[in-house]
Amino acid sequence: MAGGTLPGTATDEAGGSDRVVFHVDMDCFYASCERLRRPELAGEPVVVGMGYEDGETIGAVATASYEARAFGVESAMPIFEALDLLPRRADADPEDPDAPDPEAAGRYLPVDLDFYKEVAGDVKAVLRDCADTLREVSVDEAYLDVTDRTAWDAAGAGAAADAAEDPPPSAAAGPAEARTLAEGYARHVKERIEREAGVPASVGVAPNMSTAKVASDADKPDGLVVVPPGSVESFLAPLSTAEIHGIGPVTERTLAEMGIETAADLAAADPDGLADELGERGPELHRRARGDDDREVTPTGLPKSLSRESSLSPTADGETKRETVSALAADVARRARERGCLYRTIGIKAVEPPYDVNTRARSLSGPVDDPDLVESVAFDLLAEFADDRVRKLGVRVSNLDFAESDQATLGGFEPGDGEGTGGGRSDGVSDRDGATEARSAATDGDGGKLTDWVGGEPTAAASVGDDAEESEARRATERDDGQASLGDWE
DNA sequence: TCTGGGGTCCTAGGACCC
DNA sequence: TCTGGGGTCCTAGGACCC
Repeated sequence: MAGGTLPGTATDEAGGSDRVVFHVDMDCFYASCERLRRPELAGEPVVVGMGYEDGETIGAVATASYEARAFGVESAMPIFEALDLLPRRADADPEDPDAPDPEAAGRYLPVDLDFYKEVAGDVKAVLRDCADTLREVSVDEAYLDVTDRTAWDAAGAGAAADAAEDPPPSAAAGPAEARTLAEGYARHVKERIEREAGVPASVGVAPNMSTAKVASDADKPDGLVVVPPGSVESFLAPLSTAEIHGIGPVTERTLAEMGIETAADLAAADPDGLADELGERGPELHRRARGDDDREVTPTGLPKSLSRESSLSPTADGETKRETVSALAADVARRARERGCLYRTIGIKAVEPPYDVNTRARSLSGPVDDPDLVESVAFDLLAEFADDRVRKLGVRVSNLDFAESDQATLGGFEPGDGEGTGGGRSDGVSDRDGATEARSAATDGDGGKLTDWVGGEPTAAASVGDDAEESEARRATERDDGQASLGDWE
């Protein structure tokens, strides 16, 4: 696939090899949001803490502004540690000789996710408007395929193909020699975000996702880095392996032991040797290091799991643990219901000091929406850790099933073919007869029977199975009113 | 002073089926 | 009499991401 590209021409896009992909990454997003509503924070070191309350020392750094980073404060750092590096501004009392210098003190704020989501909504509106395809990765990050909106042609009069065309107005702003149309468009997007959402972003522009991702990171904050198709390898080559998306501390160490320190090293390494050390991921990372990534930008899909967890001061107390799990279970079940999804697997997480993560899960015979069942299964699974001290507990539901919403057509597939393969899955836009389909899916419950038979046999699951059956009846009725669900798909 | 909380994907091993 | 082989589902844990 990669072979046929003719250098210098702009007409080879048919195979998709010269796509234009943007990666948009908001700069210290939470801190930027706080500045948006509190302009006096501009230029100040700002630390937004998770699990942090005003005046406390617990929690961790969710986001630090660049001014705070200059003091060494980093993301995920415990608040008490950040406070060592950068005292709290509120503690900087000019009357107190022992108080920190106000000039070297920061503002510490608790996370306010609801507000950040509002701002993210404004950002998202711009992105949606600017992209052919938009993939939101998180509240502050997204990929855009903009191939049909712009091009790699030189801006201005460069490309012969443009002879009959007027230069696009957006490119007219500055000296346009080595500039591409893509760069001009990226600048436009960036400026629109700043203007319409009020927060700064960094943008990476490249012919594929993994390179765009690295590019957006290369000149933060307020960056705009453009990597045209011919420059991908040379752009990546000098970077350390850790800068490649998908390489974390463990893989970085493994690679270092193989003598691989840079993307160039990785690009030159033997894919088979990498596969031996890293499994399937080896060759994949090798491709990324060479800028070879043909993943398409696909819209964000439905979630695969929903979970909630919270930390405790380490305790073995049964009542505390059950109360915590009960609250987490209720919250997870509520969110699942809000999103109109059923779940077939319920699990817990129990973290024992110092940091031993245990997970347990149980699958039901069929998908349910049943908060009581989430709690009782979670309690059941928790029993194994009855005597253990835990420092964190979590509850998760997975094996999610959104079929009862507009995707009811999926229920029309033969029971048991389980795959629900991509083909016709156009996110519900298509099915006019959703209600009918859903009802038949629910009532001709043969699908349920088949799964029952597979999963529901073991006698150990008897009580669960009973509950599950009840719930299935319940769910059959809920399906009819469950149509609201797609609404929160923003 | 415990590294917060929400996710995704991959792998290995076991159970079970044909 | 040899373990034989393929396939799926489930669970648990690990690595990684923001």
